[in-house]
Amino acid sequence: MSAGELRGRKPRADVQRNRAALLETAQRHFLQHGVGTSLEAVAKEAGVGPGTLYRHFPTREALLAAVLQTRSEELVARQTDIERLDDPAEALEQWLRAMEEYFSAFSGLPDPLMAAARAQEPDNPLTIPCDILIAATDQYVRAAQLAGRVRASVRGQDLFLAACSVAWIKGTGTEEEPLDRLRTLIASGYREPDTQA
Amino acid sequence: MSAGELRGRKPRADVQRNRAALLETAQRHFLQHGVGTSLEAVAKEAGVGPGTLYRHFPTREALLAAVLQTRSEELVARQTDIERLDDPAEALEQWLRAMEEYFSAFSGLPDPLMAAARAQEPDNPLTIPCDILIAATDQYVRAAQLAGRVRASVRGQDLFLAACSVAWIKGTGTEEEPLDRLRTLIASGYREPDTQA
DNA sequence: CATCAAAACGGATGCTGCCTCCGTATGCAT
DNA sequence: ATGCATACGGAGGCAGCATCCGTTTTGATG
Repeated sequence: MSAGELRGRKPRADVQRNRAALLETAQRHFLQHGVGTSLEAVAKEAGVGPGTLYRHFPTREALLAAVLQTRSEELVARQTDIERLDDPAEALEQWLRAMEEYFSAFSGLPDPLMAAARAQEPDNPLTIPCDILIAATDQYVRAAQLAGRVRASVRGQDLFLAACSVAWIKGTGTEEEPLDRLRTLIASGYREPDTQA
Repeated sequence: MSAGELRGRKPRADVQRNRAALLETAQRHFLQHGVGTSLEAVAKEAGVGPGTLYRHFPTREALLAAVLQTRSEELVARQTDIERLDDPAEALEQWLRAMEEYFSAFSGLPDPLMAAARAQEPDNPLTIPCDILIAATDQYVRAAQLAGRVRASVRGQDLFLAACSVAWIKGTGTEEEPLDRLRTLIASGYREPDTQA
């Protein structure tokens, strides 16, 4: 029993190979056909049987969460950029935009996301990222409120919902123009009106 | 050839009977299981074969539109009430609430609704009601704008989208409290800030 | 009332996708 | 080289969609 073997034997090579192939293929299919894409098709194109897919990812949500992992890391990276901003209102705005893009990664993504955000099933692999995002949003909201830039009644959860909604609408194929008016409307809704001199 | 027969013979009795049974059953299933409910199950419970269901309603959307017909009439009824109000801002608010309830009739309804609102497929039976609703919303918006109660940048379509979003979120099972904060946020977004004396 | 043709019925059918189970193949350890 | 744990993968059962066509129902007609 050498150093690295404390937890059983070394992981098999094919496991890692298949997992990688599945993730790569799944991402492509989610992009092209939305989160409802056929998992059988993913398995076939990844060159594995359905059984292998389901052993690696027992549910569609598990596969989705794994594919989303990469994107999550991009979000975290953006966060460090955003936190450097002086203006907390601007930071909040950019954060909301980043979340919206994250939610729009695949068409139909907002639905399982909302399901995970609501439910207290801790076995849903999407629940954790959702909770993290809500908490992060709340941070940005509070900072902007301290600076008097956001209405006191607003919660992080509210803007999480709003970002999710916009992403949902985007996913239904609405054009950019009305979408942008909706974003503006929401911004007017959470911002503290200018108490200008 | 007597008076009423200009357009072929009298409609068969079983046709009307089956149609009514299908609509009644479909409404119940949409209520209980959302718009994605099994059409086979609907047919079986209505006591007809699948073929009959698909002859009456060639697509899920057609069945949905037919079931929604009843609710649409309730909406129209509400409209005459709303139009009696003196305050155009209050009228808009009530109209938005009415639309939201309409959209929340069945879980999952907002999706096909948005699909119909976007597409210019005139064969989608949901397109017409959507266009009517957007136009009606625009009327209320304009009236409120003339009274200086709603920002000039707002369009009827924007609030249609907003109402749809709220209905969508409601359908995902979110509790009333955050939902209500979101409604408030949206209202702050479209209302003209008080230019109070 | 008997007959007829049009109209409608309904279920058998083929298809796709989900998910599981288990005999077989693979690869790591010795 | 051998053995055994581990992973593979496809067959198979199930559910839902949508269609097609032989059979039945229904209203019209004399």
